[in-house]
Amino acid sequence: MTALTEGLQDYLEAILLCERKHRFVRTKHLAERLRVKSPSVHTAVKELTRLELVEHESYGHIELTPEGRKEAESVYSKHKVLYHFFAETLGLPDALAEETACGIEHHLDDKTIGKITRLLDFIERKAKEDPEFDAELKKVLEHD
Amino acid sequence: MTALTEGLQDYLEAILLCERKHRFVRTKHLAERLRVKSPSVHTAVKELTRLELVEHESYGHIELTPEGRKEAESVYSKHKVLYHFFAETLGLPDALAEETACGIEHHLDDKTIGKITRLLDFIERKAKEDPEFDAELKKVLEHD
DNA sequence: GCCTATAATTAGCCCAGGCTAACTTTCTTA
DNA sequence: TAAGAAAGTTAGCCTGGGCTAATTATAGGC
Repeated sequence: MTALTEGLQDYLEAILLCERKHRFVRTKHLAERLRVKSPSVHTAVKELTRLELVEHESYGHIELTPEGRKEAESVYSKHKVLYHFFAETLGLPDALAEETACGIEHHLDDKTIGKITRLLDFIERKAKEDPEFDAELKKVLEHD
Repeated sequence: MTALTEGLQDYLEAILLCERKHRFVRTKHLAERLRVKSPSVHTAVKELTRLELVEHESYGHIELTPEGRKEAESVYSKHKVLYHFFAETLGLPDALAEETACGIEHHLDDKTIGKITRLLDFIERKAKEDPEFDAELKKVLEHD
């Protein structure tokens, strides 16, 4: 359990995702994704560098260290489970599912995420096996 | 949608709960419940007073205004649903369920909470109606 | 190869929300 | 009823994490 603030976890996650999109991660990309200004990114990246979770040379690109990547992946894996829950299971609009997953991902530990994952798998299996279950579930969740 | 910070929402919720326990809410009670020091409570209560969500005369007790109560009850009702989910449905230890509910309650809007409520009701109904469903669900969630 | 646009950095500010230390008010009880 | 304990308040500080404005690097187009 690293003592990373929520904010720094968000930066790590954003770096991971930018990596997949842009190959070289830059301040600008993180600023856009996180909707902050570049000096805020700079401050955060400096702190992550101090913590040896990223490497960053001045005016250069930003890279995750192995530990930083591990941390980023842990956050992102939680995000994916939660997004799935809100978007697929509950049927929230995409943007709301994203936003909600972002807001809460830092507050759930690994075991809790594991349990949620298994619960969702179970529900999905049941829905696939049993059309009546599926229909009832949809009914229950259909209205706002 | 009031622009209350998470922190101020926590104070309102704490006032609501202290009310039920102590009759007169005091700075000291809020400080204990929220695990902060009394000057922090004082600052927050002053701000809530300015927002007309509580009434507080110097050295006196703290009361919710009608709007403050509405807000507090909204937060607390989310808390209850989430606590139920984590403690009852997932079977997390009490303290963890509490802490997790507290951490995320500010990030879920009313509709989402409504959907979660209906999902949990559905699962519980199924478990009651169908012993095999119940057994499978327990099995799925039994290990950490 | 220089000049400008874009990106990154630095300096310095603000706000929320903690804290301690010191002081004031209120309550209790001898 | 006066004194000490307990509670509340005030002053002033710190940290995280935003921001703007100003400066410095870099990279492309002429």
